[in-house]
Amino acid sequence: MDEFEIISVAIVEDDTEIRQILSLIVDRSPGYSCKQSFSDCESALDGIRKDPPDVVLMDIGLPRMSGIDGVRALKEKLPETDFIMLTIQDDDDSVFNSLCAGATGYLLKDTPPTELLHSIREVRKGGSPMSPNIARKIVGSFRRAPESPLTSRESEILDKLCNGDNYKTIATSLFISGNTVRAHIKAIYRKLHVTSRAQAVRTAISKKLI
Amino acid sequence: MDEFEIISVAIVEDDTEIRQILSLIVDRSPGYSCKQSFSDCESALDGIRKDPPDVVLMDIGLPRMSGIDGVRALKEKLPETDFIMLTIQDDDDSVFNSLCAGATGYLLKDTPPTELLHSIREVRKGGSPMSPNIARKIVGSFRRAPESPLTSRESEILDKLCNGDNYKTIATSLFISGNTVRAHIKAIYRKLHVTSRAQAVRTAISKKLI
DNA sequence: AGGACAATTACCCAAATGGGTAATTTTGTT
DNA sequence: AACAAAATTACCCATTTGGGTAATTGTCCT
Repeated sequence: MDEFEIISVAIVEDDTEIRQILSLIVDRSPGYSCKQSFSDCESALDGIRKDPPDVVLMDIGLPRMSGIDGVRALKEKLPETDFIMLTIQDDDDSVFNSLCAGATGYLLKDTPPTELLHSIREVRKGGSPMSPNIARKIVGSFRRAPESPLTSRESEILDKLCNGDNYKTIATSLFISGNTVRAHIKAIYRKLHVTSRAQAVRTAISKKLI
Repeated sequence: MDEFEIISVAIVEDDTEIRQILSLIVDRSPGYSCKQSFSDCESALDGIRKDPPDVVLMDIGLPRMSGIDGVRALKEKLPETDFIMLTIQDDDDSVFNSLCAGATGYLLKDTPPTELLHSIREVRKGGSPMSPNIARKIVGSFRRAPESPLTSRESEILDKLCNGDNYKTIATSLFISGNTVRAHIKAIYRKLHVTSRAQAVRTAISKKLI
């Protein structure tokens, strides 16, 4: 993807006015082309494969199939295409599910046209354009939970639990008895509302306790 | 943090020349101030608390304590300060460990001065400035592994395993016998090189198999 | 000094798990 | 049709796990 190649863009957006405006902005800008736009994922799935675009701008709140499921389905067929979510949704679920579904960028609809065009260029150059607070949200997801319901000893044991250590191994490595380990693990289960190691590991990871 | 407030910046960078150039770039730019710069984390830890800066530009490859450990230590003391890694390291470990340690931005050293200043402003406005390929790396980390050593049935069972389901529950929900579930789980353990549910869950999540 | 919380240890017992082995059926591909 | 891979089922047995209950010791803060 060199610097001056024309980038073909497709748009999936149910609001007719917004769709037309976006289409115009992109198509009228030098270096960009927008020949396809769709009002829902179903027609996009149908029409987009004839002439795969370089980049798809995808809304989330669409009738029937959501933009997130749309990305999942389209990315399957067009792995070379970059998908940028362009939406008003800024909740965690929308953001993380979009990325898991295969979106490479995530912009909010208040993104000014210049930024939007720059983002389309950037995603083709190997970047991942994101609105600032979206980027912050994503980066923040790598932090450990600031407050844990567990005591420090319990956290220590949870950590070993996640490594797959059994009672004896944990007991030996902490120089305490197996019974004590069990007592701590019971406390951990109670606090995390789980009843097995597998659930404890899953919860520990998803709640960023370790 | 309003638009026109002067942002105070501190720099931790062992290369004297780079440190001085960075310091000059920041300090000479309107709206920015750089009154503190350090050649290692130890002196930064010592000197930075007197006058906590808004933003710290942190190198990674430093003598003794690495910039990553430096961020962890400093962020503890100065939770309001934003840390931007400014480094040549672009490997996965450096990136993800930095974010886990508390960095909010991650820039490569080839970032032009204008971009750098813009990034400092952006991090204060609630964003997370990242070099394009770093952003892509981070976003990519949310995708599921494209290829799994497991068969589709095994993946299905691994998924339920991660939910904490036991043999019977899995068997019932898949309309197969508990013995079959066990057979699949044995195959999963063999392929993932684990010997327990806890390890299987951890591996499944870390390798993005689910 | 007292109270709250954390850490430690112990025991009983039912249920679940993990390893080994073996065989049949289904499915997919050449 | 033939072969390979996957899915299915079964049984034996030792080990581990999870739930319940109870008690002692240490530490921190009021």
